[in-house]
Amino acid sequence: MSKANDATYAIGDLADEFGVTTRTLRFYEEKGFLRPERRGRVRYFSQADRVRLRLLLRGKRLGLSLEESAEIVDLYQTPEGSKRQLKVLLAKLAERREQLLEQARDLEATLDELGRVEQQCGDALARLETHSGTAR
Amino acid sequence: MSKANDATYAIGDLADEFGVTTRTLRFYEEKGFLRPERRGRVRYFSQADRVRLRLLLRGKRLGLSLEESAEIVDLYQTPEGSKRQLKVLLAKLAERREQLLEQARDLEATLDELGRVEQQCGDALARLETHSGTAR
DNA sequence: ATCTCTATTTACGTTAACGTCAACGTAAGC
DNA sequence: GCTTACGTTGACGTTAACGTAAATAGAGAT
Repeated sequence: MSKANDATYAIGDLADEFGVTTRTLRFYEEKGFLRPERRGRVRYFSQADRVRLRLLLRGKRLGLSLEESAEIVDLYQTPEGSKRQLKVLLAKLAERREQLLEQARDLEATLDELGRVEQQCGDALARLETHSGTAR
Repeated sequence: MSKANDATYAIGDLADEFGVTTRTLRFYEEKGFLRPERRGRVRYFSQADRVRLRLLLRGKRLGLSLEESAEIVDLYQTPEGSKRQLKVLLAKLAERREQLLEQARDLEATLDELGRVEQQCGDALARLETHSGTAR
């Protein structure tokens, strides 16, 4: 048996998997958002890097900047800190939650309006098809 | 009695109300996202402009680009078009809905993880406070 | 040995969404 | 008539998040 779960990923493979370019991954490393291992000059991405990347991209899809995404991801690594640290962390978490909840409200409102327009639109279409026969 | 509801807004007032700068509003006009009335060179924003702005900013909070936000807002103005137009519009609406629903899933996932971390964090804090007494 | 892939670094280019002057007009209040 | 407040049009500056091109290196296949 081999040494369990220490698979690494080449930069190209990871890029393909997540639908980003290699430039993106290098950029993320340059900015410190990812820290792939280096053998020589070549990068090797671990499972942890892969998870981090997934979370970063999820943050991006929510409209966060990379820095904000990274901050959230870092929150996940509770460093088992002191009492004060824990309280700071909890505060940050609450803040993030508030922000995300507001976003959820915005999202719901937008979906509502889309639904309304969709409804009107469907009605109008139905009227047209009823009145003027079944034009193809 | 006066002529009902034709109130307009000065650029500064509108900026203050929405927490943006006047530069932003001028930029939005320059890009065609807003079309305030002009008396001389001075801009006067109508209620419609105000609503549009609100929707644009909501789109931004969802992480959309201004162009995307504007596109969505434009969808709201169903132009009572032809059968073909209506179908195109319905398709676009469905597409937007899909995108927003994916975002909702991302949001939920993120909130879940935040919750989990919050939980752990709270537990850790509780343990600390139980074991080492009630340090201020 | 040469070709082909994938990788690397360096560095300049690009787009969106404004910020930040500068220089000026205008209406209100004193 | 002067100040103060708010408006205007350029026009250049800035930041984030990569794109793109050039020159180079190592590893495998033929």
